[in-house]
Amino acid sequence: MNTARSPPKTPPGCRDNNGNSPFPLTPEQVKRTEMNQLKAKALFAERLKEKQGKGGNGTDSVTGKREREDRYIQPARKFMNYIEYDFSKIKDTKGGFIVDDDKPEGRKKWDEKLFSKPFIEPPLSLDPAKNAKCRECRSVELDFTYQRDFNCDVCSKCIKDLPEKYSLLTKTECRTDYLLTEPELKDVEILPHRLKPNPHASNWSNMMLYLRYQAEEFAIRKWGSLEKLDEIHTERETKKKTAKDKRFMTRLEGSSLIVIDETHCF
Amino acid sequence: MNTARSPPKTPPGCRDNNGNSPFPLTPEQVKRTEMNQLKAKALFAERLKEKQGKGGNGTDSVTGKREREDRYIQPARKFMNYIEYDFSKIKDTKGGFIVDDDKPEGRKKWDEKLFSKPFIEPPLSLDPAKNAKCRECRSVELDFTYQRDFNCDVCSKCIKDLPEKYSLLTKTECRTDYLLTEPELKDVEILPHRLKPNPHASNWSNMMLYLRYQAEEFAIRKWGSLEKLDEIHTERETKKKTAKDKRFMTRLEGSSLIVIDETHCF
DNA sequence: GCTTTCCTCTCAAAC
DNA sequence: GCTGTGAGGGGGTAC
Ligand SMILES: [Zn+2]
Ligand SMILES: [Zn+2]
Repeated sequence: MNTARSPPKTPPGCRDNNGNSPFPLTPEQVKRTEMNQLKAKALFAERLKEKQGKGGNGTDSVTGKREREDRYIQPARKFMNYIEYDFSKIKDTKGGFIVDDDKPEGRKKWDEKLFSKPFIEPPLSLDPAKNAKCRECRSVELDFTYQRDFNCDVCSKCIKDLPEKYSLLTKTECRTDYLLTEPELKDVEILPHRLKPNPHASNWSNMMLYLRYQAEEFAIRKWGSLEKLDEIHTERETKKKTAKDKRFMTRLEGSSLIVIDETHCF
Repeated sequence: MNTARSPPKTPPGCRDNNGNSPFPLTPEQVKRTEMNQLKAKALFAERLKEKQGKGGNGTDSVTGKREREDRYIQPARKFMNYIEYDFSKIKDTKGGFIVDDDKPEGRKKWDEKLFSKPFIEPPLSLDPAKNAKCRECRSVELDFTYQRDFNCDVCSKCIKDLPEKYSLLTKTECRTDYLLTEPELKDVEILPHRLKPNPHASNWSNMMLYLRYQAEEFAIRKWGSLEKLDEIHTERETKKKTAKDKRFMTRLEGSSLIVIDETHCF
């Protein structure tokens, strides 16, 4: 329906952005990011040379693929205890301690204990100057969960009205759509995230939700711009498709091979 | 000098070996191993079809590459505290706890404390039937460190005389020579290992040493036989070399690319 | 003949 | 449009 991908608000390739940007890049991240850009640039130049400019509308399909329905916009207050558990766990990992073990019954018990804790509303200060305001409309009625989970001061109305900035993405969406990697998504100092129970089954691994404008802003800094990101994206898609085709063709033309199906081949 | 790789003592593909074999395969390891064999078999069949049998002496080069000098044969008694530290750490990790944090000064302090502990010889029982004997020569004068670190009852003389079985390999050697993977080498129940200070610098990551016959026995069970392992090994080497050549050639023939050197290419 | 981590891709299983 | 882990490879770093 509505295209979730907006034109980039920040100029591409900006290094020193100010205002509400919650993630300054550490030197290691800057280095890795530049390395990624370098490799991507070289790869793209090679592919461009090969194709001689015959794939023109690749970005359209990519942007079309990257459309997101905004079903995660509603503030998930009932999952607040999940989030508290998540943050404490992350803090422990950073300090070098992993206190909770892998036993699922132990984890479930702890979650239930957290669920039983009463929910406390954050106190609203009487001095209006001390209260944070919505970064879009300057309203004072902020979404408390966004403020706590994503360090983002925004009101519920703006979250609904601007899904291209304030909708949430899953971890796999961040990986596939913005080409972010596991360590980048794991580092809560780069991109904070909220945990929700896995929609397939509640006892499966928790779903991780990231704020769209934060992921997009980091992707822009990582890849240069959304256009370059789209180029890399289409490159990988075509590369993946040709590799898959070639794999199947070589498997078929090998007459000495006993092909039971695509995965059982001697 | 001496070829460290001996002809396989155990028949290839054996599933239920007895005696001194310290590692029964868990169901997950059996499954992963069979999957590896399946994939390797399919890959090998494809390559064999491509080549039509013109690479005949590949195994010679591989066995030549896998020659090891036996400079780690001497029992490293002075590093015993490293080993104790290693085993306690592994035990904690298995239980879900990681007690030592990432701070280097903390680790160094602990090592020094362990170094100051007095070395206690294991008591020799007066009843000769109760003492374990060397699995080669039935001697009673076992190498205590091999018994403790590798669960292997062998005497110092046999360690020196049979380097093709009792020499030690580093972790990277196990990976490159026997094609073992990270989780397999990390699992102390599959392959126990001894820690030694990194020969490049003592404050670097500890060197991990594995007992050769144990690594070889597991590799045989994983890949079927040493001959099949060699086939897979040569396959990967040639594949790696052709990929590298192709990469460099395509990079050279792209005239629009600015090639500074092999790694800087726009 | 040092180790770790990272990257990309794939797939299983349900962290 | 779910996540984790593993394989395989490569490079930089100094757990
Ligand atoms: Zn607002
Ligand atoms: Zn002996």
